[in-house]
Amino acid sequence: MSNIVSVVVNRLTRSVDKLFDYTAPDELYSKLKIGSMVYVPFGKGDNVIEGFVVGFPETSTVDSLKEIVAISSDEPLFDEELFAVAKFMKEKYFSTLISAIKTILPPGVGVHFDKTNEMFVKGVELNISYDDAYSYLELLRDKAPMQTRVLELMIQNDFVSYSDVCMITGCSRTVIKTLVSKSILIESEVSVYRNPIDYDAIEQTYSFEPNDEQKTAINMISDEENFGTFLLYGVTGSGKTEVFLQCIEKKIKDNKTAIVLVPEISLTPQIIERFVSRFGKKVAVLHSKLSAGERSDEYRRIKNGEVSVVIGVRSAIFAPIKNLGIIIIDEEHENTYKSENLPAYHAREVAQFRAQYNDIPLVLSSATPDITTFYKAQTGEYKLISLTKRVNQKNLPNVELVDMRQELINGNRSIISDRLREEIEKNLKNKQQTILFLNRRGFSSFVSCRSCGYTAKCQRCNISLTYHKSNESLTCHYCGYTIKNLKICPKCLSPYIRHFGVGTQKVDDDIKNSFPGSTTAPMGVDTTTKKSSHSDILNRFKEEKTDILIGTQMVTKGLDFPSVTLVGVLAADMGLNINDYRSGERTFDLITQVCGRAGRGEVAGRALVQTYAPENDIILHAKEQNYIAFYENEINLRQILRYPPFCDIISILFTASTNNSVSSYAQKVRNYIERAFLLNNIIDSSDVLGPTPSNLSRINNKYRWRILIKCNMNDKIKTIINNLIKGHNKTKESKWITMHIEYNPNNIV
DNA sequence: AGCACGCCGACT
DNA sequence: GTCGGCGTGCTC
Repeated sequence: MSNIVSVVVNRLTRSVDKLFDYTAPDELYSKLKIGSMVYVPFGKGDNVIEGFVVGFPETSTVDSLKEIVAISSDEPLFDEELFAVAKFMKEKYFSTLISAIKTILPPGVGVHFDKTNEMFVKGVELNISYDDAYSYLELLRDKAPMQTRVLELMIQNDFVSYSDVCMITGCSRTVIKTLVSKSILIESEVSVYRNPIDYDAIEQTYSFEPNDEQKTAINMISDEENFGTFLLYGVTGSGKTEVFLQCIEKKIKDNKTAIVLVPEISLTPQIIERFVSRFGKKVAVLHSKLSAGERSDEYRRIKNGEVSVVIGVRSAIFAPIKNLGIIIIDEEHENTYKSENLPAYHAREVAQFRAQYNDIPLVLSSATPDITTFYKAQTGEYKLISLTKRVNQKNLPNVELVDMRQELINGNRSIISDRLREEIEKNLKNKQQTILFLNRRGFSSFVSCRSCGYTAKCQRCNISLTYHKSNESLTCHYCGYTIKNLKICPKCLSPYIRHFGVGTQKVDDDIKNSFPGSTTAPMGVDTTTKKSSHSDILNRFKEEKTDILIGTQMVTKGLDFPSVTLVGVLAADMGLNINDYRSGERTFDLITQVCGRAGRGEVAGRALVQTYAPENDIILHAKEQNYIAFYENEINLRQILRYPPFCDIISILFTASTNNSVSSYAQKVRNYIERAFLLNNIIDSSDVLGPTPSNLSRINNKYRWRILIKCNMNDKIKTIINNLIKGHNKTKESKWITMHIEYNPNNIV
């Protein structure tokens, strides 16, 4: 046998997630490389579909091989390194090989022409008039009961997705296909998601001469004998960017290249400016706002070797750059580095793989590192480099805590404390601007006592219980523990125990009532549905046409308005009560970030942090901006409660249109996992929790149930999970119940 | 995703 | 016997 080629076909179903062997005529064979896109006959009808060459085996287990029809272009779309990255992601994140390959490919190239900001769901619509539909109904009745049911459904709905049709009527795809082939129905797709937020803000940096600390950092990172992962831990303004620049400069001198990841391009325009001003045309920028043409230009420059530094967001980690010498991840704790789509990769983990593959340093950088990252730096797995000196002499804003329990005692039941009201008034008088930050995520549905600050928590998981209106109960979303809703605080017996729910609009009303002359800009989900209105609001605020900006998460990062001298954090501890083991980490970051918005101009800034738990360690450490103290506290909790970095978490999410079927199916899966763990002797070192309704138990009328596994990931567990996926795809239920598996998810949702 | 194979019940 | 309806399983 000769000229055998292994091909991954471009079909997203799990059932073709394997390699297919083909032959190639000599002339074509000589052109093929790993990463070549080819066209191959596939299936009974020999339909020609796309595929990617991934290997050249000597022999094949299949005797009658079909022949490759054509090659798409002589240039392969990925090299062996990026193919290794794809295989790594398939393994680690339980995706198919083809979707891992599509992830490493630049969008807009080859097969990958999905519109980046939109997701589509496939389904069917009626293709005939209602009168015709009713006459078909008579025609099909008794003869074809399934088709009748589908048609009845379609008469009542404009659009129904494939899985929903199967779910509701209990038919298989064939029935729908038959109706489509009779032209009674027509296939269509609807957009279900639009990427909502654009940031339009600038954070300033200042140039300076490298100090001793920076020099040490540069030398350590550049030491050839010293590759591995570094954590560059430095306070804001300690000059981390200059360290990056000089490390890269050294690499470029050695003819090496660099990848720099930033959390979101629009938040960090001046970083890009600094890179461009230092390295000129050798810099390529990759982010989602590029047009298809711009992006393909950048990729061509990278592939041609015209570029020494690629700077970009998460997906820039797949830049096809040769001779990599260093990878840098700025603000490494940011959650934008974790992909939402399959494979749900974390750019840090992929970067680590590429760094190891090339034997080069990976530099993680942050003022508030991810707890797991800092832990690894403490244990020596990463090398810790600290930058302690602030290069610019700006002082951090003065942070003051306001005890909201005291406000209640004083008879103030509104969301804004008297102290904050006072300061707002002062600012209005002095014509200075104010930002009010509403921790919206925290204002959901947990239960807390307004007298003593008690919050209902699950005893086993130390996670807040979530209030469920439907059955007046409180539930832990990790283990399913449920109690009846509390009417009286079990700690202080006060009746002022209640759940919360406040939006930016309500705060806005309150401010307008209290300060009739003031101009406010509420920035909520409702007010910023149109893309433009968001940056409109920010622009008006920047031009000082509004006094007070009221917003949620979107006002925390990057905004740099010199006239803002006051930041008010409404209910800082609310984020603590989200039932996610990382809520402490998030709250700390958030308060640190939002307080940093004040006093960026000449006048010193101040921040008022309202809280029901002023004695809470996280709040106190955030007030002092003391990351180390916060870390020490948090890592202890993680160890006691066994959360990352002391274990891995696998989340298995089930989604379907009816509640009953999902929960019982999830229970079956749980039983399967437990049995498999038992057989493999891993039941003792693991914890299988659930199934429970997920935090967002119903989205788009889909019910969501979840199983969480705490374990130490190993090959045995990987095999069990992969078998579970295979098994699931063989079940009837898989047609309407989707099973989504995520390794160390960002949010437990 | 597409296609064919095979089973089943209804009708000739 | 035959045909349409429907589920299932395979694709080098």
